[in-house]
Amino acid sequence: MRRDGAENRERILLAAEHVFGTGGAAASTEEIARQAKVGVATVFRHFPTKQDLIEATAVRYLQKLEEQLRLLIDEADPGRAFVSLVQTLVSTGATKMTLLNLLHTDGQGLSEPVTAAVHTFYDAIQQVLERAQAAGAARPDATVQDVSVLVRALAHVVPLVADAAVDRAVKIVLDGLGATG
Amino acid sequence: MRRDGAENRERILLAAEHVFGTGGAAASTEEIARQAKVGVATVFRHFPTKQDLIEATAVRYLQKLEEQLRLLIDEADPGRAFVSLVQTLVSTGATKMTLLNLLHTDGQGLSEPVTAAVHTFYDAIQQVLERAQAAGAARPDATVQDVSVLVRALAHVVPLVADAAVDRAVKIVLDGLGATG
Amino acid sequence: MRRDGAENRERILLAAEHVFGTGGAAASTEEIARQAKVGVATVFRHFPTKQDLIEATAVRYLQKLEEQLRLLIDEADPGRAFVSLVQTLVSTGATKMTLLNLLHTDGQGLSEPVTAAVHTFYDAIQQVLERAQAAGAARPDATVQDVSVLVRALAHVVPLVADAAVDRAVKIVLDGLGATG
Amino acid sequence: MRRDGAENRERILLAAEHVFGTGGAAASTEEIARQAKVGVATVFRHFPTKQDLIEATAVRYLQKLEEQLRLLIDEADPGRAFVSLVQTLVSTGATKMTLLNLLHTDGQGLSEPVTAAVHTFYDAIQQVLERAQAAGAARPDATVQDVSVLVRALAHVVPLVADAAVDRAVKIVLDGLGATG
DNA sequence: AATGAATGAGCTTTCATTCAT
DNA sequence: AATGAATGAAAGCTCATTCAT
Repeated sequence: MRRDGAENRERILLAAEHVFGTGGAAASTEEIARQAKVGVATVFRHFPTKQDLIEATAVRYLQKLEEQLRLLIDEADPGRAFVSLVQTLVSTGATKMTLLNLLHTDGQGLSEPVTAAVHTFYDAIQQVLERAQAAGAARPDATVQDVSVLVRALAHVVPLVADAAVDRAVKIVLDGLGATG
Repeated sequence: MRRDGAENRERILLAAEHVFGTGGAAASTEEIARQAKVGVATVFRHFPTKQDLIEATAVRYLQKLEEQLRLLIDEADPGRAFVSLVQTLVSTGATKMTLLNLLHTDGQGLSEPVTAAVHTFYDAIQQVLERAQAAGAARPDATVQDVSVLVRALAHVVPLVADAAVDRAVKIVLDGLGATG
Repeated sequence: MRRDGAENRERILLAAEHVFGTGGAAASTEEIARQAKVGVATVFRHFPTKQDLIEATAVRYLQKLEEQLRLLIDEADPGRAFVSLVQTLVSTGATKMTLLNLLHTDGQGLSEPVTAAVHTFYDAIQQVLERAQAAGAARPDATVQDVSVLVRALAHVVPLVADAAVDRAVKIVLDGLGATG
Repeated sequence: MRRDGAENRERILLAAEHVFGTGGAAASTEEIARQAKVGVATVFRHFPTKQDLIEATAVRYLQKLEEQLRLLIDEADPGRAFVSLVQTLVSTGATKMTLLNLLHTDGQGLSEPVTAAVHTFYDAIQQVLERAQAAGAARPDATVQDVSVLVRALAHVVPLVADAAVDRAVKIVLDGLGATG
């Protein structure tokens, strides 16, 4: 029965990622259960609270993003890598960034696993950033936090305005970051 | 009983601005009524739909912002004015910018008064921006939309991170915008 | 100021008759006030309770019906008069009969003026009926109550089925009543 | 947990039949839930809309009536069967016929199951009627619709007047229908 | 005497969460 | 371990009725 449990957990997280992305905060647990083809109670067995589900989904999402980032670390052109990082984070973060918002709904109280995931995530960013800075392809005084804040800001705005407008905004921010990729 | 009505309407809008800012979309009409020291029904008498209340609050908020912006148009240093504009919009927009999101919840369907308010608001931005561009204190190809998008993006992030981090992000964006104030 | 009062009372009753007829029980006092071009409070000054308004409207309606009935008493052909009575009551009672239902909402508790109006109303029916019976144009053992019950029954059904179907039903009932008009 | 669900559904429908019968359109879902000893939400799980509940109750009621009617089809005396049909429909239809009215509240839009139930119901009436007509125990030109309309009319009036008065009215209608049972 | 605003109770409906099977 | 049913709390909204002007 261990396999069933794991499979269900997986399906739930997948459904949650999709539903939270699409519907935002309005998403109901029952809708997630339906998409995961599971009973509601099963969702609550795996994630006792909705907040728990949100956090788990967020963690999973951060981990997937981080994987993509790791690929950039080995790219030949450090400047290009940095530009890609920002663009990737903004575009993929788009719909899913709602998740991070939900986390802040209660004010704070992020659980340890989440902070850990955020930490690891930031670490990946740092490596790309530092390589770019070493190559003169990014403003020397830029910090990981700067990148993170700017990316989150831009991501928030993606669902609200036209793609072209987002692209222009990203370009301006990249200029501000001294990115030459 | 005209006075009572006006006073209540005022108190409701004030409460709404506060509650929508703080709690975001999750804000309940009942909470607003409570803070305005009014029965729920009174809120619904003044604003038949929750959407109506949201729109009215947003309009009021935009108008207040616009007033502040008009002051900047007459400032001596155009570059300084532009920098102030961005800083003001981000900081004041901070908690309240949730309102603008709510407006986009439906995708569109904004009522005429709201679009009018947005229009006037954009117009004020344009004047400050153009004056700065003429003085070489802002990137020549920057548009009102660019400014608007960036400001909204930053505003979204204000409640989520420390003030110092926001200041740094704003600075980087201003650099990207070629602002020399 | 006496005239204003009387005029308003009149307009309110008129509006009430229309609204109760059209919308049935779902009718709101505010809607009635609106149609009467009066404030809600004015309605409540004249009729302290909604039930009071309903009763007053019903009384007025009964009186108007009774007037029409009185005309039939003097008609030449007693049989024809009786048939007309039934037809008139069913068709005019149609939309307005909702009122009589509303009266029974509480189960009982009809106020004295209402019972009085009903009494007078029944009296008019009785005269037409007796004249028809004397002329052999109505079943001898039929009572006022029989007519009243049957008419109310048919009136209830008017808004629910096609006119032709009602006509057929009325005819059958008239046959049952031995009406030869 | 299938049994609990079925039991509850049953209790809800029973309560609904009672409450809708008694209180008419004014009946609240909450009252029904209370009488069924169930939470309101449970009612809405079984019947997503109030209209759904009304329709389900009506269907159930029609089915029960129809069953009784089927028994009459096999009765020895066709005339007696027809008389019984009318009497049964009027007396049992009494309080519950409010339901059919509620269905017409929206004008129409009856869902398919309801129209199906009505159809079957009418079919049962037709069989009894035709057998009576063949035996010369019912007016030859009477149609199912005539019977239906008259019965509905009488049923409406049952809760409003004394039983004896209803009996007299039924007798007159039966005479009109040429029923000799 | 008349009004429009205010109100509290109530209605339908949804949701996160818990039980019984 | 998994499920569907049950639930209480709350949300948006309406209505008969009462006040302040």
